[in-house]
Amino acid sequence: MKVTKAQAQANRARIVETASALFRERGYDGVGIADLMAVAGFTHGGFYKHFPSKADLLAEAATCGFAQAAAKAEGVDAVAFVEHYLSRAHRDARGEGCTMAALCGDAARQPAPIKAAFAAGIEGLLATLASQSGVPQDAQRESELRARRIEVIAQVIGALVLSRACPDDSPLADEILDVCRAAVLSRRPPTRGA
Amino acid sequence: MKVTKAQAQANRARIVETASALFRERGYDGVGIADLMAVAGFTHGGFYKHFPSKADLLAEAATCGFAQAAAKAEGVDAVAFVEHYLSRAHRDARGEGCTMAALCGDAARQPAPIKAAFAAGIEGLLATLASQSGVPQDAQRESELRARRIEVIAQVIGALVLSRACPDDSPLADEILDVCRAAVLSRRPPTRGA
DNA sequence: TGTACATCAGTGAACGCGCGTTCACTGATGTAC
DNA sequence: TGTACATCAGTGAACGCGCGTTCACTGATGTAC
Repeated sequence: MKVTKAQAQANRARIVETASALFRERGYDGVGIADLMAVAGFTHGGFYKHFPSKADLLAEAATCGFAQAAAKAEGVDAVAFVEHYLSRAHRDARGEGCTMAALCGDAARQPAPIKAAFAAGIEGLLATLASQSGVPQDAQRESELRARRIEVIAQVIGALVLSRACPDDSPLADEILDVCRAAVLSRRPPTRGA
Repeated sequence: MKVTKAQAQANRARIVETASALFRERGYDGVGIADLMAVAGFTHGGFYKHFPSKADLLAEAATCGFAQAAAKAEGVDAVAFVEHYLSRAHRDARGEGCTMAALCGDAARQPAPIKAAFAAGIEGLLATLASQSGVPQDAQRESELRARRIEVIAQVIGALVLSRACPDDSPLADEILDVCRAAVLSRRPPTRGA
C-alpha cells in the first residue's frame, strides 16, 4: 500500500465529501470522475479502489450531504432554519447548501438504491424539523405535526428550486423566496416545548 | 428542398414537441440529439438546420411545454387542477406532465437564456392559477392573491419533485402527495368570482 | 404556362472530445516468521 | 526486534463508446424569366 489504512479511509471520505459538494453545484452528469478526483487531490484511476461505480458514489455523496445538513441544523430553532433556508445566500451557494434541493430532480431519474437514499434524506429532514419543535405529543398530534412538516419541506424546497431556476438577477427569484418565507413563518404551529 | 416550407415548419415543431417530452422524461443530459431526432422520425444531421445548438432547443422545448400545460389547464377549476397536479398519475408520467417540475432542477445549472424561459414559465403558471380564481380585485388584493399563488406553486412543485425522488413503491412518496394536496386545498382562498 | 436554375431541409459519414471504466504497475504498509 | 513477503491504495496510460457538431451531398421545392 502507498498509504496507511487510516489514511485510505480518510481519503475515501474526502472523495465522498468533494463529490457531495460538486454534485450539488453541477449536477450528477455535470461532474466527471477525473474532475472529481482531481479536486479531491488524486488521479482518476484510484476511484475504483473505493467505489464500484459513479452511481454508487452518488448514493453515498447524497447521504453524506444529508448527514452534514442534519449536523449543521442541530440546535438551530425552526424560525432561524427557515430564514436561512430561504435566504439569497443559501440559494446562491448550491455547493454548500441543501443536498435535497440541489439533487432531488436528478434523483427522480436514478435507480432505486439512489432514490432510497433520498427518501431517507427526506425522513432525516423531517426528523430535523421534529427536533426543533419541542417535546413529543400524543400519537394523533404527532401525525398532524408530521403532516405540517411535510408541507413545510415541500414548500421551502419548491421555493428554493424555483428561485434557482430563475435568472440570477431576476426579481421573481427573490419574490418567491420572500413570499414563501413569510408564508411558512406565519403558519408555524405554536410550540409547546420549552 | 426535399420538403415544403410548411412541412419543414411542421417538422421543426415536431422536433420541439418530441424534445419537450423526452427532456421531461430523461432530463437534459439524458437525451442525445441522435436519440431525439430518431424518435421524431429524422436522422440527426438535420437538427442543425433548425437549431443553433442543443441548449437553444432546451429553451424552446421548455417554452413549448409551458404553453401546452397552460392550454390544457384552460377552463379547469383550481381544485381539479391541484388534484390532478398532485395525483400519482401525474407523478408517474413525467414525460407528459409539468415541465417546470420535471426540469427546474436542470434549469438551475443552465445559462441565463434558459433560466429566462423558466422564469416566464413560472409567470405563466401564476397566470393560469389567476385565470382560475375569478375576476380581478383591487391592487392590494391582487398582490395578496399573487403571493398565495406563489405559495401554492412552490408547494405543489416541491411535493411533486420530492415524491418523484422516492423509490417507486415508497409509502413516503404517496404521503407527500396526499399531505400537500390536503394542505393546498384546505388553504384555498374564497373565490369572489362567478 | 413552361423551363432553367437556385435554394435549402434532410441524409449519413465523419470529426474531435470527454466520458466511465479497466489494467499493468509502483512502492509503502501490514503481516508472518 | 529484524527480515522477507504479501497486500492493496494510488498512478497514469489505454479502452470503447456516445456525445454534440460539421460537412459534402441529394433532390424536391421555390423562383426568375
